Amino acid sequence: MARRSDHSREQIKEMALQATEKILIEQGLAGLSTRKVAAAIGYTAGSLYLVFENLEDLLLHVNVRTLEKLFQTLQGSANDCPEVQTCLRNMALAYITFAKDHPNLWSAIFERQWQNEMPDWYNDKIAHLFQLVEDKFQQLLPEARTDKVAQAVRAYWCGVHGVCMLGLTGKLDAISDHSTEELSNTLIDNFLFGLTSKKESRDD
Amino acid sequence: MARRSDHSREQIKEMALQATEKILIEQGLAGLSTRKVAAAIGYTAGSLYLVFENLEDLLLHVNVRTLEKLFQTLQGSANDCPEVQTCLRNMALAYITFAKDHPNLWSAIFERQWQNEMPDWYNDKIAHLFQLVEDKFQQLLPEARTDKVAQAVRAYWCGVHGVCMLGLTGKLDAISDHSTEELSNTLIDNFLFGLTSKKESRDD
DNA sequence: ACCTGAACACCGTTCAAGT
DNA sequence: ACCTGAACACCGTTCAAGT
Repeated sequence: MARRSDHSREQIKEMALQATEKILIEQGLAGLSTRKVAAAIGYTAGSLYLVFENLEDLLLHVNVRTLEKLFQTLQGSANDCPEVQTCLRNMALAYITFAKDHPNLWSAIFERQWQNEMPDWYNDKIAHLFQLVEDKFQQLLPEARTDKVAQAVRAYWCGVHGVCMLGLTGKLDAISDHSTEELSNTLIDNFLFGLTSKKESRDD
Repeated sequence: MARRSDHSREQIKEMALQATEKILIEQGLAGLSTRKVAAAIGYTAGSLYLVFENLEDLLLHVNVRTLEKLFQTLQGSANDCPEVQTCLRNMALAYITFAKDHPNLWSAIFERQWQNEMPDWYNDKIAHLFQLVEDKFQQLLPEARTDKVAQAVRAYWCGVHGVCMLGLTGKLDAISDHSTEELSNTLIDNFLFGLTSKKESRDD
C-alpha cells in the first residue's frame, strides 16, 4: 500500500469525526486515541495528521458538533413556553437533560485543558448558544442596559453550568440528595426573583 | 540495588506527595506521570505502587491537601465580616482568588473523571468545606427547614463554582469582558436577595 | 522485606520511503 | 499525491529477580 485514494480528504475527515464521536460515547475521553480512531476507519494514525492538526484539533471538531446538537435542543425548549421565566427554567433543565443523555460528549467539552486558544469558528458557536439565553433576558429586562443584560446572562449560565457539572460528576452525592433539577430551579428562581425585584424597586 | 531502606514508607509517601504537587503546579495535570514523580524522589516508578494504589490514588491524596488549604483560606474569609451576606460574598471571592492563585492544583480536582468512587476520607473533607458555607446560610435563614438550607447552600456553591470554572478556563473570554469577581457578585447578590425576600414575604 | 529493571500494552506525533 | 510503517519519546502498571 501507500496510495489508495479510496476516499477524498473530506470523506476521511467525516469518517474520523464519526469514529471519534463513537469512541467518545462508548469509552469516554480517557479511552480516546488517534490509533483507535485510525483503526476504526481503516487507516493508520499518520493519516489523521493529513486532515487534522492533531488529536486536540480532531476533538475540537467533534465538540463543535456537540455544541450544535445542544443548540438544537435549547432552541426547542426556548420556544413553546408561555412566559420568559418558564423558558429560562426549561432551558436550564434542557441543558441538564442533554448533559445526562450525552455525558461523555458533554464532558469532552470541559474535561480537558486545551493547549491552544479556541479558534474563532469554535467561539462563534458558543456565542451562538449564549444568544439564545440573551434573547430571553432581553425580554425579561427590556429597559436594562445591554451590559447589565450580558452580565446577567453569564451569571445565570455559569450558575446552571456549575449545577450541571457538580451534579453530573457526582461531586455532590456524598453530601446531598437533592436532584440536579431541583438545585437548578432553586438557583434560577431565586436569581431571577432577585434580578427582577431589584429592577422594579431600585431601578439601578 | 534492590533493598535500600533509606526511607520509611511514610517518608516515601510524603516525598511522593510533595513531588507530585510540584510537578502539578509547574506542568499541570497533563504533565504529571508516575515516572516523573519517581525520578523526582530518586526511586523507580514501581516503588510508588508500594505506597499508593495507583496514580489516581496518589493524585487524590494531593487533592485532599489542596482542599485543606482551601478550607483554611475560606475559614479566614468566613470570619472577619460584619454581616452574613458580606461573608458569603467574601467566601466566593476567596474561592475564586484561590483558584486563580493555584490554577493547576485547583484544576486537578475537577479536570479528570475518576475511575472509582471517592473514598470516605475524601468526601469528608468536602463536607467539611460545605459546612463553612452552611453555617452562614443557617445564620441567614434561621427559621428555614434544614433541607431548605442545604438546598440553598448547594445551589449557591454550584453557582460560584460555575462562575469560577468558566471564568478561569477562559471559556467566557470570547464573549464577555466582565471579570469573574463581578460575575460572582451578580450571581450571589441576586440569589441571596431572592432567597431572603421570598423568605420574608411568602415564608414557604 | 524492599526495590529494581525489564516487560507488557499502550500513547501522540513525525517523516522517510514506497507506489 | 497519498498513505504507510517504522521510529521516537513517552505513558501506567506488574512482577520475577536480586539483595
